[in-house]
Amino acid sequence: MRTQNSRSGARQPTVRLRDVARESGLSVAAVSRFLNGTLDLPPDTARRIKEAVALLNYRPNPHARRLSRGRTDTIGLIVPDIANPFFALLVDAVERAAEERGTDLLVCATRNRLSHELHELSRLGRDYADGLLFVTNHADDGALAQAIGDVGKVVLLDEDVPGVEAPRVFAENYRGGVLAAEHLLAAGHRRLAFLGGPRGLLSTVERFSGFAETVRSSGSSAQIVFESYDDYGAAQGQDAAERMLQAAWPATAAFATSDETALGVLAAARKLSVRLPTDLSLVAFDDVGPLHLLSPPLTAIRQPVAEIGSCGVGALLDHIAGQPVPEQPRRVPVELIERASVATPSRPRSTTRNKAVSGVA
Amino acid sequence: MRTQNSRSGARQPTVRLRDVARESGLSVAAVSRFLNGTLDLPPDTARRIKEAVALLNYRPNPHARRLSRGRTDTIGLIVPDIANPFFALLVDAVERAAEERGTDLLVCATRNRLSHELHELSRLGRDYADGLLFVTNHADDGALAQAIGDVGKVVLLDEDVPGVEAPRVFAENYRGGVLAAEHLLAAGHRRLAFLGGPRGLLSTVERFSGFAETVRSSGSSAQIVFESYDDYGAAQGQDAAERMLQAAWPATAAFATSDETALGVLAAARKLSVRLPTDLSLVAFDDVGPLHLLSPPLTAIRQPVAEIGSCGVGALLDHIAGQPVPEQPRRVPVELIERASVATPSRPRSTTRNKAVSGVA
DNA sequence: CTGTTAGCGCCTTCAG
DNA sequence: CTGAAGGCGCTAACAG
Repeated sequence: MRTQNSRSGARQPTVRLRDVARESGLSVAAVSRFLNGTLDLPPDTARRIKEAVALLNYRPNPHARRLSRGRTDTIGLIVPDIANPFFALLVDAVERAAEERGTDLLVCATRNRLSHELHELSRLGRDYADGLLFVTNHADDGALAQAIGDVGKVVLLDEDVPGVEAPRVFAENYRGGVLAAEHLLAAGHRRLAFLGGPRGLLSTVERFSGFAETVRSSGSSAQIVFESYDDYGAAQGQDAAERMLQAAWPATAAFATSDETALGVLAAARKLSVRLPTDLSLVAFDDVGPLHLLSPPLTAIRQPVAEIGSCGVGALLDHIAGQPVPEQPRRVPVELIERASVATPSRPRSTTRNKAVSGVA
Repeated sequence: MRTQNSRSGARQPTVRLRDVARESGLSVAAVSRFLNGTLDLPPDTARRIKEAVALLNYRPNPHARRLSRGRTDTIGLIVPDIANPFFALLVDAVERAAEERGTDLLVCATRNRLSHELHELSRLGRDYADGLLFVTNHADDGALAQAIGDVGKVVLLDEDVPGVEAPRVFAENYRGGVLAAEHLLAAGHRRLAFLGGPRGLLSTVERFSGFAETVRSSGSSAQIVFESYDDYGAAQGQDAAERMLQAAWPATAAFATSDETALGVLAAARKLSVRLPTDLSLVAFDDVGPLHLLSPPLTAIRQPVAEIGSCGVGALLDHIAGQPVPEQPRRVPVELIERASVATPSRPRSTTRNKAVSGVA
């Protein structure tokens, strides 16, 4: 038997529903149902309840409520890394949207590790949340897909997990690739580097497709050198950029498929005394960092992170409400933000060799 | 009476404690207490329980547990803005620390608005969390202090709320000011600008104190021009920097007390064709952005955000555990990261006039 | 070590 | 609109 108050310091006498009922002279059931909107009451009675609530500063105990109702009015958000500006923006957007819709939010970070992802999926999915917003940043061999299937209400954001039947919200990656290629081609570049993220990841595959197909169908003799690596981080971007810049015949322009990657390119260029945009033109992807303050200010494909977040919340809530899962992913539009990192190649080379048009693994 | 399973799709038959008890041939009480560590059992019995748990994939219902125990094993984190890299890093650090200590985390953003802060304080503090990590970014007139006092277990991070008796963890702001001043003075600057954040905020006051006292006690004839504004954002930083740069007698060096502010200075300098570090030296504060990739790479006082977060979690857990509130704030060390935005003033001016040594409001 | 018995605070019937 | 009763799943106290 509990003798003392459950709250820490016993500072507030824990006002319960029955206190409101007593104060307003009504029954517990009436107050409960009124507060939950399942009972209409004459204005006067309603007012009495509201006054009592205000007077006593009553707040329903969320745990009791969740236990009783069997749902939590909470959604979970699982991201690889909160400190990454891209995900920070996403978390922020989701938080706003969730607050707007009156649902609580639980945030977890997984360091992009499968074990963490599996753990959080089963933990949150079980009883903590009514549904999950999930974003991963690595390719899946099926383990993730199964875990997600087991959980139930989850929507995929930003990256796909093949084989999962779930609502999905993605950026127009293909279009981003097209925009980047068109922009670089229009500036006169014929030897282009694609610096992609993890192989097999939807974003990499789609952005490359858009990029490569645009180049091919341009009718020009342009060529692509393809680099891909395990992460979207700056270190890998720098490595790839250095390899590319030190090639016998370096590209005159690069498309870096994340901000971080582009920062890596910048670092590589600085290290190798390659000047932008004179010696190398650069288009980034994401546009979440202070790209406009770099020198040169970086031209980029902007990804509407905030929109991905808010659409995701909407999709999840719909899903929880039992609406059918849309066949196709929801696509949010990207746009080209032109700044100053793209210029006409200084010493245009003719392109006769054909050593590097390659596909995505 | 509930007839169907409480979970959405009735996918899992909801395994409860009593199922584990039955499966392992023990009583509910024994299993419960064993699982909570309040009961030692012979290895063999223990194993039976563990096996049953694994077999049934049992996970205690958190809501039932919280309702029953009267505590949540959850802490809340309230920040002004998740998208800001500084707070994103903080959220990340807190999330890690919380996970390490086995406690859940609830994150809220307030847009730095008092009304939101009050709302979240009372909401989270009430039943959602056992304790709160709170960070604000504006001066308080007493309303915040009272709300925090009402809530109980909260620890203040990064900025103070005067009049609150709570554990606090702050950066060595004063020392940061000292380091910046020493560095600038050593480079030969005699006319220094202090571009601070909101007046009255601990960080502004302390950083200015350290800066100004170092300048004064340097014995040199150095002067300070003080600018302060309502926010730590880039726009305000740019305004302040423009005012300063267009003054009759502009400073040759500036100390911007946040990354954002420093970015604003960069923008202002670009706009007014002031070159760094030739015409203007700059020291930033925070060092959470990609300052090393700007041009010039920015020298900065690095604030150990991650440490603030993890210390905060520790302090909060101690506080919840009933340990006495430390008299003094815990201070985490800052350090000067030297890069390339500070140089000897190009055309050193003699300083005879005395028009701008001012104090903090 | 076990079983029983009360709750935790709320929601939801159901009969009145 | 009321009042009573059952249940959500778990913890804690007590007697054995």
